[in-house]
Amino acid sequence: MESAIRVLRDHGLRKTSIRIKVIDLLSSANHAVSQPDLEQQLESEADRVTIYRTLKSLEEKGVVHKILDMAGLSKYALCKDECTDHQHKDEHLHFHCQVCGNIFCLNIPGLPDYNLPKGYSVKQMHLSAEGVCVSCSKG
Amino acid sequence: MESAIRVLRDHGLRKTSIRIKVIDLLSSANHAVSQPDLEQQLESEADRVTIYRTLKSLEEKGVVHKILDMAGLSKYALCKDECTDHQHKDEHLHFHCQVCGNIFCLNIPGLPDYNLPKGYSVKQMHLSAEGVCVSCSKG
DNA sequence: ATTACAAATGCAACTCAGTTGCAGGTGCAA
DNA sequence: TTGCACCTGCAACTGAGTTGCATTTGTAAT
Repeated sequence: MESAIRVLRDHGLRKTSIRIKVIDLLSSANHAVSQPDLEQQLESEADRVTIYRTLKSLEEKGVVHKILDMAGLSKYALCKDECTDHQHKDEHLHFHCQVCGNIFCLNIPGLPDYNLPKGYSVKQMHLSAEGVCVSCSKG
Repeated sequence: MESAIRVLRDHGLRKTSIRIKVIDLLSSANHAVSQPDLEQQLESEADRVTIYRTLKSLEEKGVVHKILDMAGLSKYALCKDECTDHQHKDEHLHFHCQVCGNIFCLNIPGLPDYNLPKGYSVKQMHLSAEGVCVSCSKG
């Protein structure tokens, strides 16, 4: 699991133990993770404020992207390699599970064009889905 | 502006002065409105907690629907007539203006079907857009 | 290696959205 | 007009996220 170190170097971020731990936790989860999640998993290994600032740095450098869950809580997931600073290029859909509350990033083909009323200039489109995820369907 | 009273009656909600004021404010705004917005506009006409509970009741009875802005703040907009309790039927897109922060509900044709990985059962799809709204384009 | 400085961390205190419990007030149906 | 469920106001709380400041640490240049 040296990849966290490479990710930091490639994005111009200093190598610190907390950042490595956060990236490792994000990459081992198959769903988006919140600050409270990380705070609990890191126990006393990191201050709560540091975790907030770590996530902010990672987001600013394009390592992770932020997703709001249905309650408005911020969750974070690793970006695909193509993402650079503040430009999240990969097109994917966020699936919100109504049972476990987890958010999953799923690949989708490009979004179709919609005709919006004149005057609205669109910078980015977002598609999301609500339902029941794989694990919760089996339960 | 008797319509607020009719809306309340039609949805089985008791007619109270605060509910009428909230519905009137929502219908006169062309964008989604938050509790803090309403609290400010209602000044001392209603307790802050009452506004929260009013919005909750209106949402439960299908009078309004909740939209999270890009910061995770809850905003509310009136539903089309077809909406009933907890079943918001109308298909529309939420346009988030990056300049003024307002959210606008825009009509769109039905969403296409996307093939999600097996096991994910979709209950609802959401499409949203980020960009610059009509008023802010002119500025 | 050593140094030096910017950047990262920890701690305390804070802001603000949203919630809960409870006592008193109000809408509405009988 | 009475009764009761529902609504409102107040106070106190929770929890996510932020800010300021002193201290520590990563890293590039010596």
